[in-house]
Amino acid sequence: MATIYDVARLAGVSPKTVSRVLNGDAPVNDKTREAVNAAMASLTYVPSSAARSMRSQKSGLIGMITGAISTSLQSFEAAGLPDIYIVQGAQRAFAEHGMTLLISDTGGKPDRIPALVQTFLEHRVEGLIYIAGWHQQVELPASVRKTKLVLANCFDAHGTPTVLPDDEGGQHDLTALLIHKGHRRIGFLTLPERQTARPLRTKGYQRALAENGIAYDADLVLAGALSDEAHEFDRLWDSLDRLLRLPEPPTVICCANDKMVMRVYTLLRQRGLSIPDDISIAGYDDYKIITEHLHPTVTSVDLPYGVMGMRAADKLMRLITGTTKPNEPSQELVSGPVVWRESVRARDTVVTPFISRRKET
Amino acid sequence: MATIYDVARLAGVSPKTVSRVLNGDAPVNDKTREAVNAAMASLTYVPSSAARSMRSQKSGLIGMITGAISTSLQSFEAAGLPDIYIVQGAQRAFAEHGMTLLISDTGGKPDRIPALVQTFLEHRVEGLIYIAGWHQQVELPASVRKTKLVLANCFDAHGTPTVLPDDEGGQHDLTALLIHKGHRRIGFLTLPERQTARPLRTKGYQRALAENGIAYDADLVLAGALSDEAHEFDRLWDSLDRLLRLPEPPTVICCANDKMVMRVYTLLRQRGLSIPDDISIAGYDDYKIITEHLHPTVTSVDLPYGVMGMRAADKLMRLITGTTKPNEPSQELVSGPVVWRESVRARDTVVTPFISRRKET
DNA sequence: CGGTGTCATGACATCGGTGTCATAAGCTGA
DNA sequence: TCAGCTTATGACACCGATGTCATGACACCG
Repeated sequence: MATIYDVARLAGVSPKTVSRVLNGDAPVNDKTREAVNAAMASLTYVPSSAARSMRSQKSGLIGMITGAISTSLQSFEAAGLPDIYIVQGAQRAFAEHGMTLLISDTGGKPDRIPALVQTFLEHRVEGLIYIAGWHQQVELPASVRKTKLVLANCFDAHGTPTVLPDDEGGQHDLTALLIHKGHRRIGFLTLPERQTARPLRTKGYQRALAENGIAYDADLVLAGALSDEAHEFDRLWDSLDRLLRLPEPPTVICCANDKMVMRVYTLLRQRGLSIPDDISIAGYDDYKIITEHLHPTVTSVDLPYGVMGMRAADKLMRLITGTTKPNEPSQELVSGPVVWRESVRARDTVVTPFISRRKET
Repeated sequence: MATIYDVARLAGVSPKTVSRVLNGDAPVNDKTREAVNAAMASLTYVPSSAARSMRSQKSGLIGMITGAISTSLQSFEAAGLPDIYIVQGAQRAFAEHGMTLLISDTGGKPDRIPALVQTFLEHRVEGLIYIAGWHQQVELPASVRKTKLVLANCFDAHGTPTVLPDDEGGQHDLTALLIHKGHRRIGFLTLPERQTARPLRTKGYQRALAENGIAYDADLVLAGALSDEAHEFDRLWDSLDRLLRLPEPPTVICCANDKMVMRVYTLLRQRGLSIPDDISIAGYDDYKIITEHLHPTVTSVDLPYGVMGMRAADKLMRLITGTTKPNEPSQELVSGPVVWRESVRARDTVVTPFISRRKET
């Protein structure tokens, strides 16, 4: 591979002059420049970023680690795909800053992380971004503190800068919209127990109810998915059954994710119920392959993973360039819109006797 | 950041001795080694791969480019996700070889590729892998020929080493299995016109028929998906309708992908047909979020993207290490099993009059 | 006891760029 | 006309590792 010396010799100038042509950081005579460019072209010269970054102490590299950190309790489909969109978003943002991405996947084995971090440090990455497959708390090895770090879709106990999905806000907005469309009895099938998002979503649900003067009814909130991946939806039938047998059954059921919606559609259909005529259904994540192609199409909360990646990337770039705003919060929330589709029917706002009775109690 | 000189000074040895401790390439006295290790620990020394690779002329880096090259004619859902699995498979394989991955996404803009390649060349990648979102022909800029190249999920006009899905074999195996289970009239809803996989799949379908002495009936093969992303399934209803109105309608319909299966389920249900009792359905890709969660679960052909990635990575490593087998084909096919689920019913092998008549002609 | 081999270590050059400083030529204005 | 400035270029050192070669201290052998 040709070096700057080869180019210099061929062009009859010094290596430094070639360097100047390359970087345009000092005036070079037009004739000389042409000669140098010609020499570079004829040698198909490609500068070595190793040499360059050694001298400049800047690698132009960003490290990115993806994959589960804590014990995987979600299937790849549910947990692994979102982070892809985050990766893509981050990738694009970094590309705009002229940074190149080093990427590694833990393959679900958190014990690999120190080695990955070590490799990144050897490459003198200017920053590191850790992307989790789902909203969770993580604990990274101490060695990451040798570089700048931003988390995405997760957080740690040290207040590391992070970008998180606004689970509370999303569920709140969805619930509020359902109420606005005339629903008063809103069933809620939750995420697995240990998921960070679960209490947040519930909080958003409750806040929307409270803001609209609707009492929280614990009977309407039941387990949708279980932690045990192999038996994720084993409880779904029972929960649905209990919701539907309530004295005042819900007019709409919020599912904690779109995959659950697929199952719920099937179960309701088996009970002879029609969506949305007999009962409305809403999902979460706006996993388009489901929400757009299932029939009826699914109302869902868009969880903008791509945006999360971009925001995390920008945050990291601000850390690197030292342009972090003084009052910048270490934790940023990203929320997406509720996407209204066929699975939810607006109800006429006539309040049924049942519901008014509830309200009076 | 501490250097090998700092470590040497602190340990009271020469830099070269530190280097020997690091690489274990020459005997070092135990006491000295301890002193060096202690010094490295107290300085949290991390070797610089820039310096190392400059000296050794080996970067330990592999470049990876993902994203559409030709005009995108598929939605992100259909086209963009598979390559993720390929990326993951490749990542794991490279990790085993101790290579670090540089990754870039074209973001659907093929004109970015030369710049990405340039960046990779500057980093002196030891090889480059290009991953396409769907089986297609590509044309990469000439500059990639400055490094070793392997394609995945695509091929070019120059016989570049590549790993491809065995579309013909997959559709053949599925069709053969359907025949084995008693089906004789097999409908086939195809991929969009311009897709490389389309004629291959059709060939596999035809070969399976021929092997089993069943005449090919062009009436059974109709357009499933259209090239125009926004109107992808606009023809689906019509095609289904034509299949079902045939004098001898199919007993099973093969859909070109699992997304199409979702739509077909809905359309058949609207016609009052029950799957698999009235008609059987099979998909392709084994996109598990669909095939495992749709009801009934979907028989599909597993397209092992992860394996493709691993194979492509291994192929590239063989090119790099020069251990390519003499008779190694430049093009490798990867196939996956047919995954049998509820959407296809085995038919009793009693041959209906219609079918025997067909066979006799 | 001296020659030979092994062990342990260090001096020095080198990889391919770029920062610093020096130098020479050409131009301007007092 | 010459100081003072800009333009254009080169010499040289340096970034942080490692390959090559040299050297000194022992141990072993005849």
